[in-house]
Amino acid sequence: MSLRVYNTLTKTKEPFAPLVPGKVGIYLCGPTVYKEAHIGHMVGPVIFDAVKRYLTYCGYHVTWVVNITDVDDKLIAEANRRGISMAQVAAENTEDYLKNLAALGVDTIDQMPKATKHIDEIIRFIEELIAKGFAYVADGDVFFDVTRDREYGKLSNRTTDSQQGEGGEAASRKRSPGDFALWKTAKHGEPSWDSPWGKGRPGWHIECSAMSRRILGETFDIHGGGLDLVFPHHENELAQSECCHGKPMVKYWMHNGLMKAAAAAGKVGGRSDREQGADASAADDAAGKISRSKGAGGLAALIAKHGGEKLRFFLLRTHYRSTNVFGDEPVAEAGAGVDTFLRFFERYERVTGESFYALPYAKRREEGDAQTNANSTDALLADIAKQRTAFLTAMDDDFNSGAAMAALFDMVRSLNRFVEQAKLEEPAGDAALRKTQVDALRRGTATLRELAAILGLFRAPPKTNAKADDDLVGKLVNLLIEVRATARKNKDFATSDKVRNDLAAIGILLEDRKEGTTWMRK
RNA sequence: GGCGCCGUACCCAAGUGGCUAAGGGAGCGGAUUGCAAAUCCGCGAUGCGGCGGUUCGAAUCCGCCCGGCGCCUCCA
Repeated sequence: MSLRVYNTLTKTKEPFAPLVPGKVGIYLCGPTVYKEAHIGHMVGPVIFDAVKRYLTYCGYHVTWVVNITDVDDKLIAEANRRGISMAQVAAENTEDYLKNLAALGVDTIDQMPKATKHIDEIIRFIEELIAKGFAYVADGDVFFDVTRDREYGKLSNRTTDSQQGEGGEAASRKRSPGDFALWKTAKHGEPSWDSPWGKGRPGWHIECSAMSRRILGETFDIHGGGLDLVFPHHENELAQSECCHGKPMVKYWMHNGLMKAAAAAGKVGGRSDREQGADASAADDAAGKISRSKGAGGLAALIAKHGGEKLRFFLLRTHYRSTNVFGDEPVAEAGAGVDTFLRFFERYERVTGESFYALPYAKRREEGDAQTNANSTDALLADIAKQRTAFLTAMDDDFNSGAAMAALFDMVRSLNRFVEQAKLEEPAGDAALRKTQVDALRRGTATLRELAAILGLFRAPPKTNAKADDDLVGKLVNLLIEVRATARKNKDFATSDKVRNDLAAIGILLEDRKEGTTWMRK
């Protein structure tokens, strides 16, 4: 039982062993903040948030870095279009990005370095590459010379002579088409920084090499990002860093699958677009791909509609490397699963009188191991222990959160079954027996909480389910419940059903139980 | 054209050589309920795109074919 991780570089699952025992450094490529975030930007953060939680649970001390690209051609273009500064564009969209991360429960990032705050390190890095002969200056631009790197292309498995490379007017100054810019000379009016090659700004890839080195070192454990970044971004990062340092940059390259928009899923491929020379953004729309110009807006609306927890659940129910069709219906479908858990948590509170969210639980794997036992004489706890093992086995297999989640569903069923069979929602007969049973329920539920926490799920009560007694809505609903109870007592079911149906129509669901009627918002 | 990925029940989806092919959603029976809702129990792919091959044994490996998608240009 040990962790294995799929490595894009070797295309195999490898046993996980960090460079320094007990410590793990992770660098995830974050967004270029020129427009508001879309769902695709959330995939990596949610997955790596779970990865970090799991590694921490397994006893590692993890440092997780997510960069913010706040200088770039598109940022400049957006600033010009809106007539504001590039810094202003970056600030707005960074705030939006952070807001969305928070909504999805991503709060384990240790550092979020910005490119513009590391210009000195970037320049130093470029100077080193020039000094070592891997880069050349051309008219204020600096390019990386891909022909000097014998291993260039090893991550994405392609050869330098097959590269078309970045186009534009700068292309004429390159020695080879595949060469890429480390430093771009500034045109009039563009944001710029002083450098040995004149005023300019960093190219796209160099910031990650420079910032990861400063924070995590020349070689670090895990580098992540979307599959679309494998080439050219990560290939180029890898080339820069390994040529500069003469050693591996990253031990494990992890790439997550991309999201597709539900409405347009399954249409035109990239190839034909290219041959037809179609406008890039139009082609993206047709392909149903979620990206910058498209997709924006969908995220905020979906968070508002379903809540961050359900979105997070949706992202973690499939394997991180698979592509996913994203849309209102798929999220709602996943959300139905979330409701099953939330209902159990309410049931748990009715039975034990304490909140699920207040339950103490094991924060470390060994701690949890000590608290569970598959050979327990208690049938419930034996089942829970087996399900916990299934969960951890799945996570050990390249963070298979989808398979792990199946164990969570099994657990909640076991727990519900136990409550029914032990009749824990009915008046207690044998007080001593009930105490034993409630204790077993509490221990089993604590294990569920322990595992859910690894995925960052169910850490706090959902806001939409708030129904405080002093809330006006709560008072009114309780009044209606009382009226309805009287009607039911008098067998006036026409009235009682009208109350229930009409409340359901405005989004309030009543459920009759032995101890009384409960309600929840839909 | 180059480099890759995928095709599992009505839908989503795990499983990548060997117990009865996870789990979720929807559906259908049953328990429960005044009726519901929720929950529990049960049912649901003799089959994993198609055809061959390797093997004692394949959804899992190999070949071909069909279909879908990604990257090769900015992209999480």
